[in-house]
Amino acid sequence: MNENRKHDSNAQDRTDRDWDLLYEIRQRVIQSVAKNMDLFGVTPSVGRLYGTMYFHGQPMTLDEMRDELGMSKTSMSTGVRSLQEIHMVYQTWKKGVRKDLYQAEEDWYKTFIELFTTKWRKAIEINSKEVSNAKGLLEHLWQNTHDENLKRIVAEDLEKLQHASEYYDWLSRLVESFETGEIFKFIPKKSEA
Amino acid sequence: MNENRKHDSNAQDRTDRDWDLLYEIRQRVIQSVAKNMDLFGVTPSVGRLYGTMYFHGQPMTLDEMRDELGMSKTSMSTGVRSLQEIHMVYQTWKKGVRKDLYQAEEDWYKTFIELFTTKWRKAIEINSKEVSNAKGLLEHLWQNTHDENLKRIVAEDLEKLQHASEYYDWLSRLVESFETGEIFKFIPKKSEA
DNA sequence: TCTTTCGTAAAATAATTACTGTATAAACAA
DNA sequence: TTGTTTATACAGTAATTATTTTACGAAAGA
Repeated sequence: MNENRKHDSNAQDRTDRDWDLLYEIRQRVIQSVAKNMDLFGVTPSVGRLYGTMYFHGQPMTLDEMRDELGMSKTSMSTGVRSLQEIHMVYQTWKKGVRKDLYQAEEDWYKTFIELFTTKWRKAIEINSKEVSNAKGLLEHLWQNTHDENLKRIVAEDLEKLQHASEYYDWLSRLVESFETGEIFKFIPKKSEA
Repeated sequence: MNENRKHDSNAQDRTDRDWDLLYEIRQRVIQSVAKNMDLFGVTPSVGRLYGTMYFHGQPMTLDEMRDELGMSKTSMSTGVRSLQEIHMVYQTWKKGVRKDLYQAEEDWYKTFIELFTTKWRKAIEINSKEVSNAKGLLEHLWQNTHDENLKRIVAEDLEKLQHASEYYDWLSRLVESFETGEIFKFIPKKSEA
């Protein structure tokens, strides 16, 4: 082995170690982010999938994901689909590429708001409906029953439901401020430091 | 059977039906609320437990809960404990009562804020730490590597992490506005209708 | 046309989480 | 003290959810 090749080889080794280090650092961030993604109702594996795509930066195929994560292609398929459903990943096209290409949404404000609003909107809608329905029924019951004890309890319940309605109204306005972006007037993206 | 008793009996039947109706109405609301409580990371059974306690209105014992929900006492014990941990239920005492008494937190604004802030605070803390740690390591790598390709990639990653930091900062200020109650200046509890 | 490649459906397995029954320690009562 | 009652730890079971393997239809290429 001559001096030149020895030198080259050492340089290459160093560079290899540098690349390894990069992936190691990424991995730690991905793991951390993925672990906390259950707040979005996303499972850690799917979270890791998102993180991998996020750092990959460019469109990825299902096969690449499988190689990167060492999981089955089917898992990648379902994982990507669930990420698409919550708009954290979108499909892209590239001329001449046959495989499906997917890319991670990079705007985290957007994903946060998207997730928060859709999840809570649904809950608010369902619950408010149920609450106002119950209110109607209880009012009717209150007017028609002859049992004074029951009447008192029903009145209490009605008060509880009234509180619930007001709470859902507040929550709805909160969600709206996210949907419209009004929230950024109150909490601006850049902190004035 | 004389006329009087017949009359009484009919009145009693009507009253019984009224009470049944009350419980039925409650049940529907409880079910709806419980189902949507997974947004708080609460399982439907535990959600039903909360709902039951909420409508019960006064302190409940584990045995009463078991009777009400038809589940094991152990489940009630662990369920109540988990609700206590997220401050949706608190323990009370009553002179002369030996059993533990628990009561549902009635202020839903409070529980929403409590849940939202503790969950996100933790995630923000963990992730920001990891991100700023990664930033340091990547900066060092950027300065020390000789591979120009790698250097470019590292710079890209650093930019991503910078975005992440800013996002977490925003989220942190959002959470803070909930913690301090400032949010109510922006979204008041009562809507001006 | 036939063959290959791709994505995903469906069934099977693995892993996780929820729930129950039994056992036990602590608190109380007699 | 001894005997009850209460809450919960622990171990086992049931139910749910995540993941993989196999299989197949659709699209693309030869």
